[in-house]
Amino acid sequence: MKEHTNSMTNIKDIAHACGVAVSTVSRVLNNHPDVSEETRVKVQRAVAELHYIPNNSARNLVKTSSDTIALLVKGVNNPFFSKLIKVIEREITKRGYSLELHHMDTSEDELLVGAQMANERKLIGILFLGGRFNYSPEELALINVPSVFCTYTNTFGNLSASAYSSVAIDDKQTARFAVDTLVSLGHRKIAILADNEDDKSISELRFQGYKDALESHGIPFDSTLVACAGTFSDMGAIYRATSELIRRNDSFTAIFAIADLMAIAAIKALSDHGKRVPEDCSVVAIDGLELSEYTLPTLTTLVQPVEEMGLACANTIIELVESRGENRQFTFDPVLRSGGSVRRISDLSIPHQPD
Amino acid sequence: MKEHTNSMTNIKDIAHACGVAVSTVSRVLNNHPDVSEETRVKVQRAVAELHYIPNNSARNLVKTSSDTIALLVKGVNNPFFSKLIKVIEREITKRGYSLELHHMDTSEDELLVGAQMANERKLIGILFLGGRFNYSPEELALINVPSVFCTYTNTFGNLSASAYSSVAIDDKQTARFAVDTLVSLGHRKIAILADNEDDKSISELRFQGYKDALESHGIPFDSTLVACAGTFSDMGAIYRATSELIRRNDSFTAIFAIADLMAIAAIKALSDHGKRVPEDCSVVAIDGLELSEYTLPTLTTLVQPVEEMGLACANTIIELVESRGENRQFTFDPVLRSGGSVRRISDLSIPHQPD
DNA sequence: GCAAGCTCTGGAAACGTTTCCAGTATCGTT
DNA sequence: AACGATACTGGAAACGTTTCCAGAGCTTGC
Repeated sequence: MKEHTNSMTNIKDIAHACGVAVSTVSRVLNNHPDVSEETRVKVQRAVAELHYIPNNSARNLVKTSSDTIALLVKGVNNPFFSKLIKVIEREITKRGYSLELHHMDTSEDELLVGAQMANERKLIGILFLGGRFNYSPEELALINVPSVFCTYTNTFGNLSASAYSSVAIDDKQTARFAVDTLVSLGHRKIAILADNEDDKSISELRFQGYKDALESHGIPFDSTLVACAGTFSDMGAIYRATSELIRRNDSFTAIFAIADLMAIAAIKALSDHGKRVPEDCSVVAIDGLELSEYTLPTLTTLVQPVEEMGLACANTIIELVESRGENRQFTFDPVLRSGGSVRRISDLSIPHQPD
Repeated sequence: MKEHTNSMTNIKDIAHACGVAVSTVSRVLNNHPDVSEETRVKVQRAVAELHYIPNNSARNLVKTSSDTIALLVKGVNNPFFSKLIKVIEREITKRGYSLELHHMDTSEDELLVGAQMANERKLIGILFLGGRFNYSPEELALINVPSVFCTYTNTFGNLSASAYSSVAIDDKQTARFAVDTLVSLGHRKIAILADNEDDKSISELRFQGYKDALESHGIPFDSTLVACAGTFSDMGAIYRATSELIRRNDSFTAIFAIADLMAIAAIKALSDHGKRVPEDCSVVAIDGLELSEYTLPTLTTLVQPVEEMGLACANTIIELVESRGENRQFTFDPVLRSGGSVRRISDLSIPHQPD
């Protein structure tokens, strides 16, 4: 609004002020070795005095690249993602890069959006957050900058490990563990609350883990105990899916919700149908939001190590961008946080005493 | 990773392919009028066939500006902000600009960070989200690009309305309304759960509204009923602040929490101290998160029109950036959403003691 | 004493655009 | 027939960097 017209000091001004060539100033700015100590301090002083700030556009133009890493977030409105984004953003910025954030609808193809952005040459790397995971080599080839897939499974179909980078928990194993926990408390009629049964996403893997767990305990899979909300984030839809499940078959004594937010909406639905948690129904989830420690009841949930995952994302993309290191897959193990939403089945037989 | 070396098609290639000058191609790309229909289609076809994508760095260099608007978010981990960010981001992107997101600690000075970014000339505008609001004209002058302050109060001390743009609810009035609601239900011993009593932020305004409401109803202000958590987002700290309040003075029959997340943590603390909501204590908050419709009990809260607010933010900054329109202050009115967290005082099991 | 090798420096090209300026052709008007 | 206006086009400068290349001045080794 003020000195907007007045052009800023540039590298030429510095050169002129010091009586050296622009190339020398450039060398000082980029910490090139071939410059005498004397000129170095002289230039540095001038830079400070004249409040010189490099023009990134010019720099990017000649270097034919920018310093911007994009974070493409797909269709999830989840506090877990918010936290993860924050961690990633902090780290990326700290390391001297810029982060550009883009949210996408589920309808958009994240790879196409990424390819488009990469082609505009405004990007040096892409972090994908959320979405599917069954990319073909051809699709992956669309992206001509380094990329990392975050909170995706680390099993990309039959792609070789050198073909992509990922940061994730072992979704299937984690789901198994959640169900195991319920079984070990005596539950056998366990419903699942998922996003979508067959959408090649996190949801499918967790669903698979649920089925595996049941099988390993000799519990027959019952499709009437499956509730699909078709979303991770729309609590209304999750609530309705749970209500429907209850109407359809309320014989279950426990629900495995594939996300904390789902569990919260489910508990509300149960409550509205006269089922108390954990007295009438246990609930276990995956995520480990801070929020879930403060709901009534508190959630028993598998905590994703969001801080470590964010760091892994940031470090990996930066390594790839700087052409150090190869593609890598990180797998993290969530840890169980016990809350008030589960109870041993034997306690269920004891009728609830009203206080 | 693949055609990375192979240089991309540029404007010169297009010019050569069409047998025209680069300036002509540029004119076509920028929709300048002075170009014949014949050449226009010829160039456009070549652009499509050769998959030409403009180099933004070069463009920004000559135009001495970028297409990037920054969103500086300060120290809040709130689903309300997440939603707002998403709305803003969608709109900014839709209008052809890029959004660069930065989270800051409460310790950082948002204006200094903004000024630094603006000076790097990577920015054409800044949206500030969260933080204080008592900026001096001198501080505001540090920012030499258009800016909008979001979810801040729209009363910037004694700055004239032409000096800044803002998008906010009327915090004081909203707090008043929340407290009025409780009073109208018969409550007189009303505690407040705030961020900080005197930090020149939203918190202070809502605190002021609380005091005003009490006064207008002839209820004496009781400082022992004030709980300050020192944060909007750290639920642990909010929980502890509430616990402390209960230990200090548990005579209150209602709590006004200045944010939904605070109310949720408070309800947990109340519950852990044997106080049921709403039977023993009513709770009302400000925010209107979707989440709050699914907690137990559901929250009675004043819903901020997040969609409209996000649009106002995006529209205003774009108008300012495009040098259309003057600084403006938007004030939105939250609407009450009734939940299960409040109850008329006569319903309370503990009889009300007249003072 | 001279070639060869360092260390440091300056000049200039290059990056891919936009935009100013000048120029040509066509056309209508006088 | 001359002229200006109009419609379009091309050439070239400019934006602010980085980097390549060449060269100047020293030192070193023979």
